[in-house]
Amino acid sequence: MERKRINIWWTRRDLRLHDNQALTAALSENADVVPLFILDENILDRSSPRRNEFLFENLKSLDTSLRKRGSRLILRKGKPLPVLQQVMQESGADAIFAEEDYSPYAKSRDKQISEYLPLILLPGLTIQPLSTVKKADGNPYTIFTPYSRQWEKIIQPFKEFPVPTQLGDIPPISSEPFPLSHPFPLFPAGEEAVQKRLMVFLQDRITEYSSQRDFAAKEGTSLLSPYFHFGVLSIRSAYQRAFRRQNNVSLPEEKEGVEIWINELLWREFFIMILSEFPHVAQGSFRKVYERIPWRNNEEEFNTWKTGKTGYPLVDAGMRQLLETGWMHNRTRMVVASFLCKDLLISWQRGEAWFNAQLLDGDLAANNGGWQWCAGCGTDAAPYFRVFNPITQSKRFDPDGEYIRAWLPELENVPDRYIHTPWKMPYDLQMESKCVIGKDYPDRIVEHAFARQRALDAYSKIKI
DNA sequence: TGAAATGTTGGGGCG
DNA sequence: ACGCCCCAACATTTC
Repeated sequence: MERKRINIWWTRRDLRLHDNQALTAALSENADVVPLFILDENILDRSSPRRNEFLFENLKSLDTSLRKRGSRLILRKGKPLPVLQQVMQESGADAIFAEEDYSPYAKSRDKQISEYLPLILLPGLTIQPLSTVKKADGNPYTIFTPYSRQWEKIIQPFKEFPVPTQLGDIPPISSEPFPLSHPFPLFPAGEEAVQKRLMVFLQDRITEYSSQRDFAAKEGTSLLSPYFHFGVLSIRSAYQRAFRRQNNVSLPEEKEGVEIWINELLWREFFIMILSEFPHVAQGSFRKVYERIPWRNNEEEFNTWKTGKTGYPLVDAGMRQLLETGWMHNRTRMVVASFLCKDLLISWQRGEAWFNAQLLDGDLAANNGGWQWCAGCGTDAAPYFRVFNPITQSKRFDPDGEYIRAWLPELENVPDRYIHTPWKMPYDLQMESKCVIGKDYPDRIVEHAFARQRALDAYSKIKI
C-alpha cells in the first residue's frame, strides 16, 4: 500500500484556517498536513516587541483551533531554510505549501528556499494576485486611480476556501514552547474574535464609514488592520462580504460608505504592488529628486514628537494613543505625519521607523506607502505644498476635544473654547484648569504658520 | 484624504 | 431711487 502524502503548511502571514488557499492546496490528495510556523530572527528582531506579542497571541489561538481539529501548530526557531530542511526530514514531508508574500525579504527568502526544497507558493495576501493588475503595455501602475479602475474592471466573483474539518495526523516531532505574551484589550487575538468584529462592522458601521471614519474620537473605522497584517482575517473574505453588503443597501450615502471602505482595501493592495514592483522604496523616495529635501532632523524635536509633547493637542493625542495602544486613528496618522515631515522637517523615514516600532499593524508596504504619500515623495503622493494645519484638523475632526482629552489627561479641565489652542488661554484660566502652559502641558514646539512657510521653502528648493 | 490668499458676487445698510 | 461700502459666502488660484 502506498504511503500517504505528507505536506508542510508553512504559515507566515496567513495565520488562519478560513479562506486559505495554501492550506487547502497542502490538504489536497488527502495528504496529512504539518502546520509549521518559524520564529525567524531576521523578522522578529526587526519587528517590535509589541507586534511580536500580538503575533504570539495569534499563534496560540491558531494552535487552539488546530487542536480542535486533531492537529497542532509546530513552532520552530531559527533560519527558515535549515529549519525547513530539518522538519522535512523529521516528518518525511513531500512538499511545502505557503502563501506568497511580496515584500523584499520574503521574496529573496522564498527564492533561495525554492532552490533547495519543493516550495509551492499560492496567492492570498491580496484580493487579486498581484500579477493580474497591469497596464495595457504590461507595466505596473504607479497612480492609484487608474490602478483601482483597472482592478475593479477585472475582478471576478470567487469562492472562499472552506475551513478544513480535519488536517490528518501529525508525525511525533517537537515544537518550541510558545513565547510569553499578553492579550491586547483592543485587539483580541484569533480568527473567531476577528470574524465577529468584521460581522459587527459590516452590519452596523460600514454604511456610516464615509461620514464617521474621520472623527478621531469615534469608532468609525473597522479596527481590522492588525489582523490583515498577519492574515488572521482573509482580505478576500473581507472584500467579498463588504461587496455583498453593498448590494443590499439602498441609500446612496450607505453605498458610499461601503465603497470607500473597499477603496481602502485597494490602497493596501496598491502599496503592496508598489513595494513589489519598486523595492527601492524601502530604501528611499520613490522619486529620486526628493532625496534632496534638506531635512532638519532635530533630535530633540523628534523626541517631543515621539512622546506626544509638541504642544499641539491633536498631534500629541495621536502620538500618545500610538504609544499606549500600538494603534492610531487614520486621520491622526495623517496629521502627525504631516507635522513631522512638514512642520518639523524631519525625514519621513524617521517617522516610518517609529511607526513600525510601535504599530500592531506595522507593515512595510502600507507604512512606507503612507509615509511617502504624506511626505509627497511617493508614487501617487500628496503634492508637497499640502501642509495640514494641526489646529484646523483638530477643530474639524475632534470638535469637542473628546479624543484629545481621552489621551491627554493634563487637558482634562481645559474649556472647549481652548481645547485646540491651549496656549491661548489667559494665565488665570490656565491656573483654574490646572493646565499651565510650559509646566503641565508644553508650549508649542514651533508656530505652525512659520513652520509651514519654512517647509514650503525647503520643498520648493528641490523642485526641478 | 489641504490651507491660505485672492477674486467674485450679491444682499443689506446707509447717506 | 441710486450709488457706495461692507462683508459674508462662495469660487478660484496659488503655495
